Amino acid sequence: MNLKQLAAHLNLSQTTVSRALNGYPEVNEQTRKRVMEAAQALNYAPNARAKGLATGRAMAIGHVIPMSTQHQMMNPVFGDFIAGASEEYVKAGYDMTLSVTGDRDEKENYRRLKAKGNVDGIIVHGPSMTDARIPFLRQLGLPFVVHGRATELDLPYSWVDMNNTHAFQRATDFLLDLGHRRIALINGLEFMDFAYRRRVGFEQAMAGRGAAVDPRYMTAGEMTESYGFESAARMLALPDRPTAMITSSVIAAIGIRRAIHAAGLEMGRDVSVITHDDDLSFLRNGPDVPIFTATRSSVYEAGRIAAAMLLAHIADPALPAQPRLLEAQLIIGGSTGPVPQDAR
Amino acid sequence: MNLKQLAAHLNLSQTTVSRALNGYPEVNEQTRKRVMEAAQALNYAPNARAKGLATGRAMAIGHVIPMSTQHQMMNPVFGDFIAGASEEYVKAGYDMTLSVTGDRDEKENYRRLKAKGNVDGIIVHGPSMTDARIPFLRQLGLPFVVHGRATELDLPYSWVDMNNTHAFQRATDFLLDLGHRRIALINGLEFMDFAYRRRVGFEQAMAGRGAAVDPRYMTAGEMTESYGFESAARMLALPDRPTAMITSSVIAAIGIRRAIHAAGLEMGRDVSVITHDDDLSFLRNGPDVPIFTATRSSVYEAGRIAAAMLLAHIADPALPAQPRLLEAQLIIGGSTGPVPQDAR
DNA sequence: GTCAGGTACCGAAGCGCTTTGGAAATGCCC
DNA sequence: GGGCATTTCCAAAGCGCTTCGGTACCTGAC
Repeated sequence: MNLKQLAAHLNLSQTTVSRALNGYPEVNEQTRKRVMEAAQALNYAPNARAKGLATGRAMAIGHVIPMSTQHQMMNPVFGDFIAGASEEYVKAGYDMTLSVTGDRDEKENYRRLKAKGNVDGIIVHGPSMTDARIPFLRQLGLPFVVHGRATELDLPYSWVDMNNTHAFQRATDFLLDLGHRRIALINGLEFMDFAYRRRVGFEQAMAGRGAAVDPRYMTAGEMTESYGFESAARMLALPDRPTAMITSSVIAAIGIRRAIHAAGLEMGRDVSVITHDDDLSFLRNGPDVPIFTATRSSVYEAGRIAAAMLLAHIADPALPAQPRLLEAQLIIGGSTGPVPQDAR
Repeated sequence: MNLKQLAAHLNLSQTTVSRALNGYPEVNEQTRKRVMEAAQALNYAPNARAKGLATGRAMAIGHVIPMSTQHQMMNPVFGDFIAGASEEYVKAGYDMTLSVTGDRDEKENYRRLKAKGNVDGIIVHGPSMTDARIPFLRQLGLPFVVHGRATELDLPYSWVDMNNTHAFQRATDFLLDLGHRRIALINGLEFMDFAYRRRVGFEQAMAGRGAAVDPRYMTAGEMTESYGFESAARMLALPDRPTAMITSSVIAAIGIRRAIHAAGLEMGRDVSVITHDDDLSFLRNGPDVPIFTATRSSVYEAGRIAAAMLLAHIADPALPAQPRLLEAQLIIGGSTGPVPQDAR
């Protein structure tokens, strides 16, 4: 069923049917109603490709998700971000296309995406500190919004990011207030912007109180359960083991908890743990009383916001680049407590 | 840069350029080379919409992922499945489009997807036992492959599924061999086909040894950490607590482990745990020695296989429906052991 | 010299839609 | 009844590509 057939069926021209369906004013309300009903009955939906060709707009947003080639790891945060974004796309009648890509040919990928013309804009995931994609996309002239930012880049572009520095500064301050001094940072890969900023927040807080930052208490790696476990286990084996740990994801925190138990210690009493919590739907940090004390910021919400921002940019290309900083909450759970007596 | 411009630039007709780029034989090798080089240099890529319109093929696959409306939960398995599928799509030059949808309007969604014509086929996720989408899609005539199956449906259709029944039967048998009799099943939602089949496997194994299935030891719910924790905590508080537990996901298993520790018990000694392990990239079950004894089947691999199957069906619509059953490995980790003396 | 068969190219139609630039019909005023 | 908006509809061009049905030229066989 296509427009031509529908028009023939209604004894109208394609023009009129098209206008009726697209809400143009110059068509009789009665005719419009008739058209709408027929379309519904014959379940006609305009061919997206033809429509796109005629209008020049694809009515689709591309998400390019980098797969870390080293570990072939898919960021678990991605699903919830997509779900949030999707909510906005559905409202606006946009589709979503995905390309999973290695870090290698990503630029070529963007160029092709634009040339092929099947997206009107894209969301950039997982920016590094000096992300080359951002200047490239600017020059390409394809609207985009970054989830995160690239610290070293001094260009105007739109992004949605959490205040990583501030969040980790607060978390560290909270631990310092509890008397902790030997605080570990079990961080994500630090060429990733979010991880870098978190380290900065951590260090600033430590420096602010004159607490020493011990390199033995700091690691950076891909945020898996076993990474959390191994990092924590190694540190707990030190003669002057840390009394508190801050980490970048609940999954790593779970590994840390395991290491603490394996060392015969108790989380929250012997060792305090704070994690960042992306509020993932399948990994809620406890239903009412949080398991982990955490800096929390919903990545679902970030997805929603990024999508809405991108759609706004597409609707009005003259809109200036727009930054959007989300503050994380610091929520207190059972994984933190005052520094143990014997470690004071 | 479009075909017309490229052709003009080369002093050739659009026809010849098109044929050169698409590998048709009736074009001089030298000309083809010249065309290819110019296309590369001017980074020309054919407009996908126009191409689709002309060929009638969208060169894209749709993934419709249901968001459980109750809990707004995104299945964590999804990311890795997509990554696997994507590998095949990239090889074949296909794109991937995503629609996140509530369970409500899903049928309408599929119809629209077909009418809009921007996919050549779709992958169906998360089938229930009597999934209405399957007969609907058959009738719609849009090629599709199901990840999982619908037990109650007696129709030919293509699917990729793991042998859930057998896997859980083996897992249960393994526990029975270790002397366990009070075995709990902390399962997924049992209208979902995979969860139903796992229960069947569990029950068959129990019945095969004359072991009683105690309803107090069985739950079904969405596989979150806290669900695992609460279910296990409740069961461990029983006077005759189970000595072993089987669960459907590593995430729930982590909650179970937490409950075991919270009860002052030790996993693998006081309580054995077996989980199903989808081999998710961000949740590896221990790098070398697995943490959990598990039935393992890579969902990444399932994604790859499902995608390849769908592409084959699109290439040759006459191909008969094809089922594909993947066997899970039973891998032994540290979470299981013989039934404790006092519980014999 | 002619003609079949190849090779290398091209013109134009058509995919299903939107949209421009009208045209016909209607209503209203004088 | 003529003039003039206004309303309601339409024909046809065009979006960028593929592909059908050629044409022009060359080669070699008879």
